[in-house]
Amino acid sequence: MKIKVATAEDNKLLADSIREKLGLFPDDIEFKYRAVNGVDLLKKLNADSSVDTILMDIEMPEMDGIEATHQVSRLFPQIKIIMLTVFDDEDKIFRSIQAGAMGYLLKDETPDTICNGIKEIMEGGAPMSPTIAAKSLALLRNPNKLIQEENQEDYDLTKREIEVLAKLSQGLDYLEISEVLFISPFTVRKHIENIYRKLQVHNKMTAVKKAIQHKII
Amino acid sequence: MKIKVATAEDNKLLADSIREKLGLFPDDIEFKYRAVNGVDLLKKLNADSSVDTILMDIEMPEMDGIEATHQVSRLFPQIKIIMLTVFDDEDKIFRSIQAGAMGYLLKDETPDTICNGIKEIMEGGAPMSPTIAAKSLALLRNPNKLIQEENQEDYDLTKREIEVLAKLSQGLDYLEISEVLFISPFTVRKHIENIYRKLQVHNKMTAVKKAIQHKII
DNA sequence: AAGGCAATAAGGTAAATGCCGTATTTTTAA
DNA sequence: TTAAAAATACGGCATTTACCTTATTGCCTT
Repeated sequence: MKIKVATAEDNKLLADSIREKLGLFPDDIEFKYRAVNGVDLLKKLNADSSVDTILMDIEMPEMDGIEATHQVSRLFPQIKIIMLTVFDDEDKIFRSIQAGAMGYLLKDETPDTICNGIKEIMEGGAPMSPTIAAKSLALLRNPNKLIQEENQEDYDLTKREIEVLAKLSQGLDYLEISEVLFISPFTVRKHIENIYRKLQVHNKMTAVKKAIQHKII
Repeated sequence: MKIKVATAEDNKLLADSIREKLGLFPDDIEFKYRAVNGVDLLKKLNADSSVDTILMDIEMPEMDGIEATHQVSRLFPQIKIIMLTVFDDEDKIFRSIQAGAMGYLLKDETPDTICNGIKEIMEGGAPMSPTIAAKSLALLRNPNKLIQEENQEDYDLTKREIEVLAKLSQGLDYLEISEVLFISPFTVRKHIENIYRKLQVHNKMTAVKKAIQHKII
């Protein structure tokens, strides 16, 4: 039994490219149709819902891929959705998963990988590009920051400073942080000084507390 | 450059089997050593930490794989850990990820899959068996149940100790707390010592963090 | 009445921290 | 390709912290 696949992709060139890739596996995959946005997809599904899996772009006019995923998994829960996009930021990943996507592949994946992903999803798996998988786990590691996104009062902390802050919150002292981050303890002290200045605090406790309150860490 | 791999696995037969599988890829993988439990692993790592990735069993005597993962990622954060186990329940998956595991493979995976997983993890990916990936996403879909209702473990803090802890969390130092509570700074120190002992921590940061996590304050 | 515990108070000391500098290299952005 | 920002490294110094010890008082509970 061939797997029935549809795509939602506004860019014609990309849509053709995807279809071409799928065409390399005529024994496994049957291409059903291509929608140009979420609204179009829902229309087509209403006319013909005999689709096993959908390759879903994210940025599309009318209705984007995340909202479309939401609707499809509500109206056609048996259909598995794989996000197929260029975006790899944690926010889009998380919202896609929340919307009901069961897989998340980046657009530059090989035809082979995409075909395997389609097979995998039909067997109850969750195909993800490596970086996506890593970021999913990162999200799982900090479930807190998933709960709200009401943060970012922007204290202009640098990435490194946030790293240091995170280690601080784990109770590591300067020396331990320096060992973990492979930098000199003097540098750690300097980072912490800068953190204090930016957060307008004067000790570790309040720095970490403020960072937690503002969801910086 | 070959990837240096160690294993933590109490069962000798399984450990030999893993080693055998790794042996199929002599060009890619260098097997360093096998630990029989978490304690043994930490000992071996202290003697020789030149390991890129660890294949970690979960159920082991002395110290299990999750606790070992926790320790290793704290002490040797550059080492990537792949859980290699028969367990596929959400709880173990989640706790492993939380502990710092970057990959999660089931023991019946083919040698090829395991080798690819090792390569993938070294490239910043997150190798997961399909069912594990699916369950990870399921966890992401309901972050609520992750949030932990595992508090109230009753650390037997006295009322006064909790008061002190609250002031600590506001960033006050010993002297300031003593002024607020109308007691001697020596007494504050003593309270804090007792708090550390009861919470099993050794500095303000972790004491407050633990207190917050366990809803003591 | 006696033992147990919380709360209080005090002192010593080594280590860690917070705050003030300066200065070089690396990365990023314009 | 420059200029700015970030990250790195180092030193001095006063203060704070963490850990050790001892000791007194008062309040419960048996």
